[in-house]
Amino acid sequence: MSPTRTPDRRPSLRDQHKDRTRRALREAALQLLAVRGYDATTTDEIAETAGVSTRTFFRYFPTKEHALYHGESEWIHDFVDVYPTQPNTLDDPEAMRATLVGLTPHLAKSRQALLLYQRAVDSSPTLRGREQVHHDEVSAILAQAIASRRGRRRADEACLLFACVGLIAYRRAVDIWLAGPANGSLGRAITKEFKLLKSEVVR
Amino acid sequence: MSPTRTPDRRPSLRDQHKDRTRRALREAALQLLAVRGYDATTTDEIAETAGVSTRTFFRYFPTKEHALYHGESEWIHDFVDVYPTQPNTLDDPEAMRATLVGLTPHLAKSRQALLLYQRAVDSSPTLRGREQVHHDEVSAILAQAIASRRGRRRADEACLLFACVGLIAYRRAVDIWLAGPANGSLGRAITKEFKLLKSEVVR
DNA sequence: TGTACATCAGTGAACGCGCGTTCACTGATGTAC
DNA sequence: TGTACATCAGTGAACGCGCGTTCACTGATGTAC
Repeated sequence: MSPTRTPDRRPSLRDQHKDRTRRALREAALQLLAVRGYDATTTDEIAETAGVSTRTFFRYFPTKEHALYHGESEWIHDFVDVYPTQPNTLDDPEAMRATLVGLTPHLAKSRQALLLYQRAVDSSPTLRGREQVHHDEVSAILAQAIASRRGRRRADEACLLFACVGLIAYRRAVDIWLAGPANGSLGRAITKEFKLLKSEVVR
Repeated sequence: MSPTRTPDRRPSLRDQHKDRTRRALREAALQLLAVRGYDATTTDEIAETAGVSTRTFFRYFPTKEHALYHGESEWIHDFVDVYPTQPNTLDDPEAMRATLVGLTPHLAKSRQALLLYQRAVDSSPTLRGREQVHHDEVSAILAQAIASRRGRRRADEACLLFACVGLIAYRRAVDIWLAGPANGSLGRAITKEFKLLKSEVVR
């Protein structure tokens, strides 16, 4: 086998170079879009900041938006893996809270990148729209996981609503955490939101 | 006073014509954007369908999006007016449900237009993003109304969360109603979602 | 190890497209007297 | 009522802008022998 195609050997010079270029473009995009705003930043500027030509930008990403998206789907997979393993003694909101809190160490490491990503998204309705579409997809997957834990094969409206509401609470917690000091605890923010959720809806 | 500027007299020929043009553009936009999708429809096509030149389109609406927005803010004003008048015997979720159900006759009349609007929005991330921005503004206003009814001057995180969750339940109800038969009851859909909300979060 | 050839990352220039603007104009409606 | 002038809705043509594509090419890296 050639060294180029063997994954466990050190990657070829070409591949190293490609990785470097891709990372440079991603970092330039994240930085510029967060600071100047999505609509106020052109693909030319991103390419220039990354030290390549505009044409090269589109060799790596099909659209301007794609330079921002990176490994967001791990989170949901982790959730689906962990959620069913929560003990039966927990009710659904409690199981959800516990699962989400369990996943925080993973996120806490990339707080800075998340903050930039968030700023970029907030600067543009288009990106918020994409985020919303993504949000709906995630809701559907969560609802499926919730249904499974309840021993049902398919998610009904109850599961969907609960998934939606839980996700809202979670995202609020993330927003609050990101808005706070750098050493704040995401886990505590999540727990607080879920407590509020219970006290608000019951009353 | 000239007849042109007196509001209680019949509007001038010019103003009538303007109204007709504006309406024609709005209807063409709603129809085309809903059926073909936002990104697949050009402003040229909208103008052509309305029987005017492209240039004229932009005399009436600053952007393509604006041709879709029309009188969406009445709803929230009505809510803010009605919510504080709900009897004290109702808890917050119950008061919200009652207020929302009370506002349904207003909405039910424009079911067809809402359906088209919804389809247009669903076809485009950009529009979904705008919708999301609008959603956040509405949440803040609702939270303020909720805070007032609780006798607090400013909305705290609890009010904000509750406003958010209530709005989600409401929008789900509207979606379900729009997806159902033309003679379905929006009020019943809302009541059902609020019941689900309680049973899901409490368990 | 050396040479000849193949692959592929990167590039420059030109282009298509749709949104939205600018400019100079026409013709219908409204106003002053 | 009639006339002269003012206003304003609508238009055509040309343009700027940024995203994303197409084409023809260069030069570095990788491969075969």
